[in-house]
Amino acid sequence: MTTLKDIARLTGVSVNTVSRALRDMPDIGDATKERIRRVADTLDYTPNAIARGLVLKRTFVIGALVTELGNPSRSMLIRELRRLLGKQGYQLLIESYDTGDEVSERLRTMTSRGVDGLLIGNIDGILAEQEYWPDLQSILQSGIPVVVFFHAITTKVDNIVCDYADIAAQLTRHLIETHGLRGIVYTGENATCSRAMGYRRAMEGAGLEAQIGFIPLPYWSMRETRDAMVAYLHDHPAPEAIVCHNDLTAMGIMAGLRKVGLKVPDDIAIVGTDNIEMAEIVNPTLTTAGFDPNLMAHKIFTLLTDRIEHEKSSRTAQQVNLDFNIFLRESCGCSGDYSPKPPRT
Amino acid sequence: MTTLKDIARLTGVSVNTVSRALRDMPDIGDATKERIRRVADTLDYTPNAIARGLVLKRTFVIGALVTELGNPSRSMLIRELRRLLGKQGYQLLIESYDTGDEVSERLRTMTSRGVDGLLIGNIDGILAEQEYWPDLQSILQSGIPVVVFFHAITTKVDNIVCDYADIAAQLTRHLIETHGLRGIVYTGENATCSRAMGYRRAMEGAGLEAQIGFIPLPYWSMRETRDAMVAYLHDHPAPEAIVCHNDLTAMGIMAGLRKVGLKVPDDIAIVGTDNIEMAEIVNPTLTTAGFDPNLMAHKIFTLLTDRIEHEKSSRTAQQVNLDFNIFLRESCGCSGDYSPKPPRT
DNA sequence: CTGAAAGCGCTTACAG
DNA sequence: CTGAAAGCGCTTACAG
Repeated sequence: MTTLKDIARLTGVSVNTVSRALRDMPDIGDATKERIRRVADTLDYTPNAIARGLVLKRTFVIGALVTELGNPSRSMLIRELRRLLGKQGYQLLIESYDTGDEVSERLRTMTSRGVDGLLIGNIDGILAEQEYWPDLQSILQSGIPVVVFFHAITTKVDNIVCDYADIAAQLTRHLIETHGLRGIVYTGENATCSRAMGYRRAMEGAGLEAQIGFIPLPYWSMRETRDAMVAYLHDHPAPEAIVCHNDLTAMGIMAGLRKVGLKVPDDIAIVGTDNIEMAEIVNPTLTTAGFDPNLMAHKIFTLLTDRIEHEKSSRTAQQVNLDFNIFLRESCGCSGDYSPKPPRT
Repeated sequence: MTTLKDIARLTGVSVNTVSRALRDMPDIGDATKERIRRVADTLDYTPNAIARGLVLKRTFVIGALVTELGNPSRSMLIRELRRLLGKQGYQLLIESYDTGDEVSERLRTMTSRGVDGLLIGNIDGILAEQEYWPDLQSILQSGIPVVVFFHAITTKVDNIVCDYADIAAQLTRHLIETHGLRGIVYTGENATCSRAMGYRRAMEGAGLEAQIGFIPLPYWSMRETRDAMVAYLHDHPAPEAIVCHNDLTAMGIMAGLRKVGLKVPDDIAIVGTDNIEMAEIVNPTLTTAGFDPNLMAHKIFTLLTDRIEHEKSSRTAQQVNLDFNIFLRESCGCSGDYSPKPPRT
């Protein structure tokens, strides 16, 4: 690896001059610049980002802590975020965590690497507040810009919110009001998550009894979800409809129903959440709701870069709301027509 | 952010001593160590990884350049890789690229960050040889360990190979021999990729005519694939079977067929490649072939860490072959029984 | 327009 | 057992 020193020696000037020349500062003579650049090119010089980071206290690396990288709704978001950040010269240091991983250590190593900003994804609320609150607090104190998407536990941090309770409530009401269903249950490991709350609200609002978490959980793969569904139906009657925690869950459930010969939506209606691309592709197509991942990425990006570039000090946190759309498809009993595209910015 | 200097001042010893004490070196007195540790704890000290990286020339960051992070076969691999590397104290710096992105610059910034190793994924052969060959060469020259998965273009780099041609050939032969099909076509943008070659070999071996790339491409989303299929069938007859480039393509194709009222497998047989989890979940379940992503991740991990820890200098590249399994499911006309699990190590 | 010096936060010989 | 010095590769005042 060639360094500024090498170039300085070969070109007969000081390291200082080489550094300024290569960064095209105005106080270096054009002839000198040209000479230095030529040598740098032939030596295939690339500035050492580590050394630069040490003095600049700026690494152009953004750390991201996300859940379930295997879920398309996550990976599509990450992909777009990487694209946006990349255009601004940032790279993405990704830490994904699943339940049981020690979040604390992850956050520490990221900050010790001098990331310019931190993205914390807590979409499914897997991160319990107690678990990461002290870490988050010390990160904020050290002045590193942080954006949390969903479930922000402090008003001191920029965050993006999406009304998941309303999503679940609207989908549930759709099943009740449009399709006349009553025996509607909810799957999800976490009875206190906002989706479960929204479902409950809709059920109780219609004078119906809510039933949350009717299948033994947690299951993290569609295969396990499918098998759990099959096992459940072995000695239980099928409900009229299932509001599923997310689209992947819904697809596992549908696979299970198919194994035991139940038809969706004729025998049982299914709705998911997220609107992953696959929802439009599966048979039957899946009724679901979600935000546009690209819009989401854009909002996260803007929030973070704003904070990095301007208002690093002012700690008045912003909260940005993210709209969602409902996509009515076949699995609830609606038509399978092409659905509206999600909104763009 | 507290530094060694802060601790040194507060504890009345030199920076040197603090550094050695916190790393628990044997030549520091136990009492001093204890005193230093206590102060470090109260100040919530975390070593600055940038500074350490500069002197150690070791960052414990692994760079990964991968295609199509949105494809589950990729994200599952990355997820497992991150897990394995994380256990050894490494973090993953991810760059995903899609067609048209400048790979060169990506590789440069990664190496300039002093990554301890580099993972280059070229599963679909998107990276044209000419495009990244010079970069790869200079990376190898600088001594950074590199592992390429698939399509290694030099014998000087460790790589993992999987016989994609054989996968396609076996699937095609299955359609011919077991299901008696003859009008079998192949979808894929790249007529020279190994999968297309394997398909061609099987077709010609059976005295049949190969037809590669029968739908206008490239399309990168299932939605686009579906729509392309629908458009194609508007003024073309349907083939008897389609060997699809990968599972996502296959699912898009199946969605298109369903839109025009064709039944899989009764009217047309479909096979994919990758064995993503969804293949077992969709309706009908998808016949496909693929390797175990966890095994793959493990092999990549071993190859890379071996190179980093022991034989950094010896440049005798290793090539590791990855076995695959065929998963016969409904979409080719086989039964929909539970498929065998992929192999584990 | 160019150079010498100091420093970012750490580690590693080398003295004592 | 502990400290002073040098250095990793860069940038930033400060002289000249």
